[in-house]
Amino acid sequence: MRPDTVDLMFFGGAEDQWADFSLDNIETPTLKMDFAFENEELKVAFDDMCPVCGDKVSGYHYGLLTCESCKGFFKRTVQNKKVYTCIENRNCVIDKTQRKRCPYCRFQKCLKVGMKLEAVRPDRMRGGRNKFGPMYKRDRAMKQQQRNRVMVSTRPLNVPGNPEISNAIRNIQAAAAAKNCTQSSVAPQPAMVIRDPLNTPKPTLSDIPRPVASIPVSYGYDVTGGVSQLMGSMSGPLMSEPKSTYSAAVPNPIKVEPDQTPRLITEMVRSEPDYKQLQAKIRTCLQSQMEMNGPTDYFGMACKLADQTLFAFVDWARNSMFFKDLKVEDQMKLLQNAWSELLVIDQCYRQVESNVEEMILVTGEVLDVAKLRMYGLGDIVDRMTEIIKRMKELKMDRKEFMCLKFLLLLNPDVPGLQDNHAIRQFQEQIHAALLDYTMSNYPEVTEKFGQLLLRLPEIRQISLQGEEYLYYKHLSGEVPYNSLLMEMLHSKRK
DNA sequence: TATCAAGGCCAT
DNA sequence: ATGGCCTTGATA
Repeated sequence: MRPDTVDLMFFGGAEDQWADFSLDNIETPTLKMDFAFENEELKVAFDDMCPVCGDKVSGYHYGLLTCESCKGFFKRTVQNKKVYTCIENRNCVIDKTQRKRCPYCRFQKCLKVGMKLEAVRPDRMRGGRNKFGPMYKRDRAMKQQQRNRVMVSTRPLNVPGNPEISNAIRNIQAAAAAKNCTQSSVAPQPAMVIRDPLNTPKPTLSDIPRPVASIPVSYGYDVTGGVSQLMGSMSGPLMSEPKSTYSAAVPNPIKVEPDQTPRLITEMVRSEPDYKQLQAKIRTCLQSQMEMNGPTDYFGMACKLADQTLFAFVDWARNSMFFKDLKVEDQMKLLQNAWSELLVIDQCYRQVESNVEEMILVTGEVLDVAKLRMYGLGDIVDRMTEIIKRMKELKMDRKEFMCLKFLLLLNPDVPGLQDNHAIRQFQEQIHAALLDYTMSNYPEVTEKFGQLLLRLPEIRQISLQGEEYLYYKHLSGEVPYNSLLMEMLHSKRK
């Protein structure tokens, strides 16, 4: 099969696809528009633009909102089984003025954004409705919700933090209350349900049925009430100690216990989620996502994996010492600041602990480094490898890893924090505990404490590079946009 | 019965 | 070949 022609397979199986079609098979389109979203209003404005060429949308056509011309183009192409060839490099820009120039790239983009071949009728029957009807209806409802949300989130200037994150946090609560990741019709796991089958650029986190009846549907930014109260009342079985234990008022929280581990560190380790359980949870989530969406490319899978890991992080942070006692606004700011750093250190430490050459994913699978290089991530991989090497040399252990993780999360230098004073004090406590721990347990490793702390700026740098990469990928439409990952990515760029 | 996504038509 | 407008007809 020549690579520069339209794959004829697309056409042959049309009838079969029609027959097999069910709502669950709809694949999420991964491309929206080749533009940056500066703010929420702009994003909503994009709803009126054709995801293929940017022209005015005329309605739902073949699975999503497109303009009249792309509708006609898609129909003609599929009906007449047209085969195009690109005379350039199969990466032509498709916009309103240039869409006629390369039908090959235009059709590829149609497919990429998620236009459905199955919606072109083999029998050319006119009128009536197809199975996409209910999906269109749902999509309309979601877009309406979204518009409402934008109204809410853009109205007051003093809205603390990012509304989406707080919704995410709330949803994680809902998920935790539902106990299981596997879908229950009553309280589905959020990350599984928020996927938008159409070209809505944002998840509608607020749409998810919540098991707790009293949660306000509106965005409770009088956080002193609803949300924070809820966050406090949620599960939190990991921490039984009273809050004051960790406050700066306590004279000596770094008391060394018999096993030479400062109490603070013991507490931090205790708040860690059960790894096996987490792994199983993420695997299940990814599996059911795969079943829902069909085959996804490597990069898309990686994004989904990162997304699930982020949900786990939020869950972890919410239940972990000190952090759980912070104001919700501060919690959101800290998470928005540290999410990518946490992903990086997590990935690094996994390899330190397993002590193998390959990079291991949360799911336990081996990461294909060659593929990552193909995706242009070679530099990041190399820098991470350097850090991993250094961590191994330093004999970094899990307790130290937890300290670093907390240090990344509880960063008092994040702008706009209300309680940065307390966070700084806690940070100093971790420093002291870590110094104490490394001195008593690893006297042979020279300068271990300082060396461990030196990894933090390196991790921050890599995470920034990763965010840049992700943003670039997002602009070229290759990142699934309905994700916590995207919410986090955008939260910093406002 | 109104709706609205299919297919069709035809000037460009 | 394109794309704006027209016709159709199952579904809510």
